[in-house]
Amino acid sequence: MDAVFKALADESRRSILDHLYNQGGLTLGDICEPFVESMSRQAVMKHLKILEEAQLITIVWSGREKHHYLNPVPIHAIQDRWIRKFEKQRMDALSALKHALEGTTPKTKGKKHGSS
Amino acid sequence: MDAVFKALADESRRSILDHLYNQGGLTLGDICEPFVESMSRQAVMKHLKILEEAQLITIVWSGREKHHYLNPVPIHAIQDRWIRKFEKQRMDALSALKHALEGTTPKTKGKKHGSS
DNA sequence: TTGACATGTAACCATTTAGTTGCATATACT
DNA sequence: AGTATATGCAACTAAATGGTTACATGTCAA
Repeated sequence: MDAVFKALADESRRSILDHLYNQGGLTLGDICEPFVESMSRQAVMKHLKILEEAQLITIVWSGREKHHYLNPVPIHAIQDRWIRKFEKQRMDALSALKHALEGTTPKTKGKKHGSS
Repeated sequence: MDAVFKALADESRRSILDHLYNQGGLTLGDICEPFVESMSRQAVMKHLKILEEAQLITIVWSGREKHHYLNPVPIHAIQDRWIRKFEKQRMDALSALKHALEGTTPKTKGKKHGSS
């Protein structure tokens, strides 16, 4: 989980994921193309390694060519196990903040959500 | 957007957000409590500054006390502008990968999604 | 078999990050 | 007024990060 958040923290890596979203099965060389002017092949490799370790991409070898596929599962997991929670209470949180800004209640009292 | 991803990349910061989710309006001191064994107050302050700059939290001053509120809007934005996209094509991507693993098609042909 | 091509590994470097300690300032309480 | 409390700021440090260059390996094709 932490590995996924860390992997997504970098704009270049998010951009790589975008490219693999647009077209699956790209080789390392293919992935490098859009970054030729901005980054070396080795730099891209490092990013791919991080994405792979976070299981955000899957590698399929075919001879000397390494094909990369987006694996949407970890993104789904984050959506499901992390974002959903905040999403669910979105209105709650916003209204609590509103009250605070109005000086009505400095703290949200008696409304602990509990971690179970 | 990048600031939000960067802010969420750190476990301590995600933990702080969790605490603010459970109870809004916590002061700096309150937020420090769970971390008293692991981190100094100044370290927590730095995390809060990063969270604030990413607009993930909102500050409300009351005298000398600084109250913190979760702002779920940026998380919602990420869900909406970033994760949704991958979520939508989840099955597509997975089946493309499956085909690749079976050696059926090395690349996803004629299926570019286009960025518009 | 030889050369070109696709990828890998290693050593190094600059910057950022996450933390520290020490000191300063502002507000509340008695 | 004087003291305790709540927060802020600055300087410093160690480790992680994102990048580089140089060299190595493995596979395809003439």
